[in-house]
Amino acid sequence: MSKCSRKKYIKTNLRQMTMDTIESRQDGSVTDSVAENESAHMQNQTGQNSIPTLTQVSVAGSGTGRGSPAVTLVQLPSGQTVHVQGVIQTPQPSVIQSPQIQTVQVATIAETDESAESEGVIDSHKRREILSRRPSYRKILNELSSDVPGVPKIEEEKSEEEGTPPNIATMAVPTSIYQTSTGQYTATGDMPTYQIRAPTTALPQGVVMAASPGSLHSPQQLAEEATRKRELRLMKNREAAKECRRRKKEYVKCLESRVAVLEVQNKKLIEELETLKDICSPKTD
DNA sequence: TCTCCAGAACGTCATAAGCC
DNA sequence: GGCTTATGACGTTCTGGAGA
Repeated sequence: MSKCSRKKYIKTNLRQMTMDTIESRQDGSVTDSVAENESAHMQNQTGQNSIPTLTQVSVAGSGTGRGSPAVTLVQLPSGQTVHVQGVIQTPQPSVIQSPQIQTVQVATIAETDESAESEGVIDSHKRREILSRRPSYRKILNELSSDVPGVPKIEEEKSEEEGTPPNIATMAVPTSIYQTSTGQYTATGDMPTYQIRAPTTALPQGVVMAASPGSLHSPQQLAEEATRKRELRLMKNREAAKECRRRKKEYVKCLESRVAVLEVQNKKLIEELETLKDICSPKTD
């Protein structure tokens, strides 16, 4: 198998697997295995130690705001009250946050009557249609950044009159944790902004703006005009492809940083759980 | 030094999406 | 509806590392 065909093979399989997963989850036939595993895992962990039921749990009002951990008052069986600062935050938007996919309604299994069935058919058709749409990295990242502080916005291309030097755009970098080339995660609290080259709007030498159609006389001129148009189109697409790849890379970096943050958060939650277990388990000595 | 290989980067085409 | 832009797919080229 050649290099290119191997790549194609991998890509195709990956895509197929992704679509299969999405579809199987949408028709309700397959349960959310990740959630199941997680809950089973939690049940295993909590079940083994058989934590006694807490008599009372109240949540302090000040901590319920978005993104700020709540302070939980845990009343122990002995009557003692313990303040526990939770690391559980309000639900954050999914890392992979395609706005189109978000609107997908999961069909319920209980739909049995005819109208519901036809609706289901329409729904599945709509779902397929929605899924076939392409995400925009700029949109996704911008939406993500509007919900999550620290996630950079992909800036719209600015015109030269807007202060920045021509062909240079200032770009903020994800300020959270992110993976270095050595595989390590580093906390990048105040990463410097870096500058990237924005697509040049100047035409390359030899590309002349098209003349008005009325001024064209001979077939030769028409052919030249067509060639010029094609070259212009190719040049624009070349730049667009570069920009698109840059955005995609940035998007992937952003996802990686989100993963790192969530891993840390997960670790904290596990530690918190262990702490609560220790507090709540009956003392043996 | 040469060769091989994997991955990154690129250019082009097709087409979905968005705008007017 | 036509035009422009964004992006997936594909093939090609470039680049850096590893082994002979």
